[in-house]
Amino acid sequence: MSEHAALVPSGTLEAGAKDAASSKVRLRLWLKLLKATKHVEAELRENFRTNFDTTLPRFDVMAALYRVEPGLKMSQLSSVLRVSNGNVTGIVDRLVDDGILVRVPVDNDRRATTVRLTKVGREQFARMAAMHEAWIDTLLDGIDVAEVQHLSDQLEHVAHKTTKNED
Amino acid sequence: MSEHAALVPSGTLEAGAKDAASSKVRLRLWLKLLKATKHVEAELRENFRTNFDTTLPRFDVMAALYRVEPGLKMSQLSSVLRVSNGNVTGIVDRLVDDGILVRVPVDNDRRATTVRLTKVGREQFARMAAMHEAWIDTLLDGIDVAEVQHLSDQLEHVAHKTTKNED
DNA sequence: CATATAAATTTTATGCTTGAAATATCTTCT
DNA sequence: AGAAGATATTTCAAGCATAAAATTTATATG
Repeated sequence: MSEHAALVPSGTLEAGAKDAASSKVRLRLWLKLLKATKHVEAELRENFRTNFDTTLPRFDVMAALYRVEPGLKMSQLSSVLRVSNGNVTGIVDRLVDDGILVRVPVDNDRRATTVRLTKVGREQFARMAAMHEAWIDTLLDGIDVAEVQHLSDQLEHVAHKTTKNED
Repeated sequence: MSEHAALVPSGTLEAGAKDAASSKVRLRLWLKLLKATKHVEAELRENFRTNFDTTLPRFDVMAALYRVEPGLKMSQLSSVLRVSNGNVTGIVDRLVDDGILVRVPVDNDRRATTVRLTKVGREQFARMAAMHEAWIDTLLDGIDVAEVQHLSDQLEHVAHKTTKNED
């Protein structure tokens, strides 16, 4: 969804946080991060729908396969995209129906299948990728490129934090 | 999904971008932003599931209603959360079944319904909100609070950009 | 008043997503 | 070889999300 907005006035309900104030600040930051991301995603989704009659998940699958010409096994795809196996199955099914992807049996292992872009799929992706890049460029226009590296590092760190164990 | 990863080597497929290099940089930033956000969301989802047997969308609805004691109309809820009407209908249905929410008819307008948290709902939300804040605090630990304001401003700006018209 | 237009909500069809169970195949170990 | 375990994938049930159509009630206009 889009909010997760639990910005509750700090009453007696602390949950062992180190510092109530900074925790509120971080929460607010998270809500903004989320809002910005969802906004961009919504724009992209809409653009993909109206311009190419496709979806972000389909684009993601195609992007992953575009980079690896000979294709990927279903399990690799699911791990690269960080989504469940069953999820990939469904999206790939539909892309195969549409002639964008082919399933190729793997030698010496009849359990596995390789998925690969067709010629049509590659061509379509190239067109979509160019537009995608342009859309992002517009949407992130306000952000100073010089500061991007710094911001990136912070996000990189966030992307590896866990609520269980510190890495 | 999680990637939208169309980081394609800049060949002949430019789409009218101002500067090919900075556009690539922005794209890379977007992918990191997305990755970080998805990661945090995944952690939260898992925590909500195992700790409270609930979901982020349900939490979002409860959060919106917690702030407005007398409740909100379905349309207001859908507009606050920025999700479709039909979507809200489904989530509210289930929360009502679980005794978290009540639907209250609106005087002088039999089309509309107000949705409000029950006592049980309010109590449950308070507990969840405290944990939620603590989880965020852990997950965003690496980010320097002093820089948060700056980052926030950039994101604020992003959240209002459109691919159609500059605002 | 009657009808048209607008507004609030639900319903429908389709697709994405997960976690868990089921299937099928491969590998290992005795 | 045969059983046990691991790996690859699909299937299933439930929920989330959208856009578009349908339904119901309200309001405005002739």
